[in-house]
Amino acid sequence: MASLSITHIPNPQFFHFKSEKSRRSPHFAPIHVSKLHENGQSSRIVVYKSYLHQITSLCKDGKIQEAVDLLTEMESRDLRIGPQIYGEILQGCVWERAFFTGQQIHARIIKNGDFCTRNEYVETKLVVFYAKCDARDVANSLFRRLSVQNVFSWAAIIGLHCRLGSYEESLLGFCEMQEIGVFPDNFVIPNALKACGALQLIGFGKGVHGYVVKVGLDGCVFVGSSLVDMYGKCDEVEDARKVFDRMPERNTVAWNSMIVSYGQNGLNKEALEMFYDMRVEGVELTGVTVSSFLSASANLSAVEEGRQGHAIAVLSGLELDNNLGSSILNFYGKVGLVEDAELVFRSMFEKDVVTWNLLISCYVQNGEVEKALDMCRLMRSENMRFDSVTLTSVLSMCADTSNLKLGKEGHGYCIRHNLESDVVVASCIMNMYAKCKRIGSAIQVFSSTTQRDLILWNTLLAAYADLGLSGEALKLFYRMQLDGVPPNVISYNSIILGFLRNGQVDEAKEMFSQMQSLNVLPNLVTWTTLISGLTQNGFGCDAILVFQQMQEAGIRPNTVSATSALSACRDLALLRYGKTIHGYVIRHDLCLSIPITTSLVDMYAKCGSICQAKNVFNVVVNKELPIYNAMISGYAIHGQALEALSLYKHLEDVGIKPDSITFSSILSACNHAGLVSEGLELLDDMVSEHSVKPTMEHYSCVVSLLSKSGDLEKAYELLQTIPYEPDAQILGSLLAACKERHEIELGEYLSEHLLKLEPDNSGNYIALSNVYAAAGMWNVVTEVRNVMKGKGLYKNPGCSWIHIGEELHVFVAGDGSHPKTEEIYATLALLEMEMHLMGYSPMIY
DNA sequence: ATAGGGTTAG
Repeated sequence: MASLSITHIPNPQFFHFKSEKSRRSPHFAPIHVSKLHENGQSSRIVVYKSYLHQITSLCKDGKIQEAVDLLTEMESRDLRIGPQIYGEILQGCVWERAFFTGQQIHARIIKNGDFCTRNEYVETKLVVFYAKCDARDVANSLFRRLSVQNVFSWAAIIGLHCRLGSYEESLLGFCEMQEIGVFPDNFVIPNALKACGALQLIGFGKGVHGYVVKVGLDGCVFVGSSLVDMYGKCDEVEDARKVFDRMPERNTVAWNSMIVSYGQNGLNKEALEMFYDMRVEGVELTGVTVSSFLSASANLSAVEEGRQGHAIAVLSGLELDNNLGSSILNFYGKVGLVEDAELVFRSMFEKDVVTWNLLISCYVQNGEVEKALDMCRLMRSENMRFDSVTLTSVLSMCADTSNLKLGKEGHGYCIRHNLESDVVVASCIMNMYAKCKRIGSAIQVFSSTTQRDLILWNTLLAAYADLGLSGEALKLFYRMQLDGVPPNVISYNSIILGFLRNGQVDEAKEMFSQMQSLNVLPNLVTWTTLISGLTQNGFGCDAILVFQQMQEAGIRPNTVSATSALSACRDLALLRYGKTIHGYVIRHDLCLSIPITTSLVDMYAKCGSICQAKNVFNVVVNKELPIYNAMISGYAIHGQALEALSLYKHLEDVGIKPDSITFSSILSACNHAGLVSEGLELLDDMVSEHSVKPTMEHYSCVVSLLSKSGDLEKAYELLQTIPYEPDAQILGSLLAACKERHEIELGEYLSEHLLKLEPDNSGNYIALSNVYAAAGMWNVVTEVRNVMKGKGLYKNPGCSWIHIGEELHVFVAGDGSHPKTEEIYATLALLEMEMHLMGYSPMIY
């Protein structure tokens, strides 16, 4: 006769793992049957056995009601019903999760009572039944009143706690059973390990592992798989792998656990390799396998692999259930294949919140704002409720698009549905307000949170940093540490960014070295923040040095860092080094990136190599406005006004609207080429055709153009119509013309105006030097620069490089001739020497 | 015993 084991796995393969005790379970000895036999009631035995047989097979087929009917029949025939019958039916109820029927059986047991209620087998079965039906209270109270708490009932109770997420309780039970002398078997161990994994109790887990080896359970696949899973959940993938490699036999679950461990620890590549090994070894794939494979593919943006995963799922005839379907959907969403994602979504027959959220976040991530909103509406119309994940998607969409109105609605929904207590949601709300320039509301939300994790602090930190509120950021940075939350790289990155946005270069550098001394390793973003911040503050030399240090530290430049480095080269006219970066960019296939090609064009143009700029420009296929702007400004600088104008006209042909920057370049080109009527026409176009509001700079160009053409009257007329207070530059250009034309009266009037402007403004000095430069009075220009230096307005070398470039520019253009690259280089070389004398380190040049 | 969705920094 086969074992009537309570836990229903009568697989002979594992029998040797069962303890002696369980093999002597009371249900194993049908005492009453032999008693009947002794009484000579053999016919009753036959009848009883036939009932038992029928009931057993009915229960196995899941026909509980028919089994219960037979039980009723037995009662009516006055047959004495033994524990075995009740046990079988209860087991059937467990398989079918027939809670109501099971309760009725329980009632009959109590009624028939006497020798069954105090029977260990039946009692245990009842505990198992209630436990499997997740009826915690009943299961617990029955368990506590058991005459004997055996390994089966302990397994049931521990499993129940695990299923309901009470992992601490389950481990307490695991300890308690050992204290009272019941030894955990291969059915209890997996649950204990699961609890260890969930609670990340690696020490406890290792203890259980030790016990497993000691009692020789380490050959069991169930135990082995659970160990793999536990180590994986505790972030000890290497140990997980060791256990996996030493398993005497591995089934699909063991392989799946290993793949999942890799995935959960970010080792997505290893997860993919594991999947391929699995196929080579011919291990059966399940939905779990493919699901984990797809998740790893999604994380790696591995389009081909993920597609294969989808194909394998279909070809293997795996049921496209909610989990597997969602994994496929997630994959297509992550890699941006929106249509495929839609297709999968439509083909799924069972959908839950997760499924809907996946499609919504797919739309959000791919910028399909309207579709995302439509989905939300559809979700509501199908009576689905938004959960915290839906809201995070919607709120991050609001942040991306600065949609404050929708964001507020989302916030309202969170309040009404008690979702704002979720830290993730709270972070999203704060981020949304910050991106919509409502820092006050973000702070309010932050203050109202009770539970604060690292990301929540970092969100507010990032908001302060973005605004350059370095003081506030620093205060928060200390506050979080007082609160016992140690900052991570991202926190440091925000602090550094805050300083750089506020022009505090030294403080940023200091923080950069501080983080390293505290063993917080700078990452790609840290380096990039620093490089681009240094460039933007005019510290191009430092930026390039940091760019090189980054590579020495073994970090490969990406689009953003390369773009910033190119900007630094542009500012410093470092053509050679710019070319080096160009080479790097080509070797690493970064050349297809729009920002990079734009920066390359910009760099070449501003470094005097207009031909190279043109070469890069011509190769780019999908051109957008910034690259046109870079090219137009390049032509402008090189005095090729007609080329600039024709490119400007070309914009109209390709249907791209010019912006304020376009007009700055083109107007300055006209200005330098003396194209008066074109300049005036452009100023008119700007307002009437493209509704771009002219800035001071734009007016300045036209005023200068008119001044230089000698039409001082018209220039002065235009000056009076400008809706801004005239600045030093515009006054300067008129002044220059006055000087040239000997219009002393107007010149003196304008000079007075100029003197009234803030005296210590470096811009004024530059303008002043431009006035003299335009008049060709270079000795006076140098004098002005010396005054600036004396006042400390000449803080960094990058600044002076740009200024000298501007001076030259005006000088050359004022001459009416095209700027000569050699001249620029000659001046720069002089300047470099000057810098060297001032103590700045020489550059790669 | 194993599987699916979300938040912060350039």
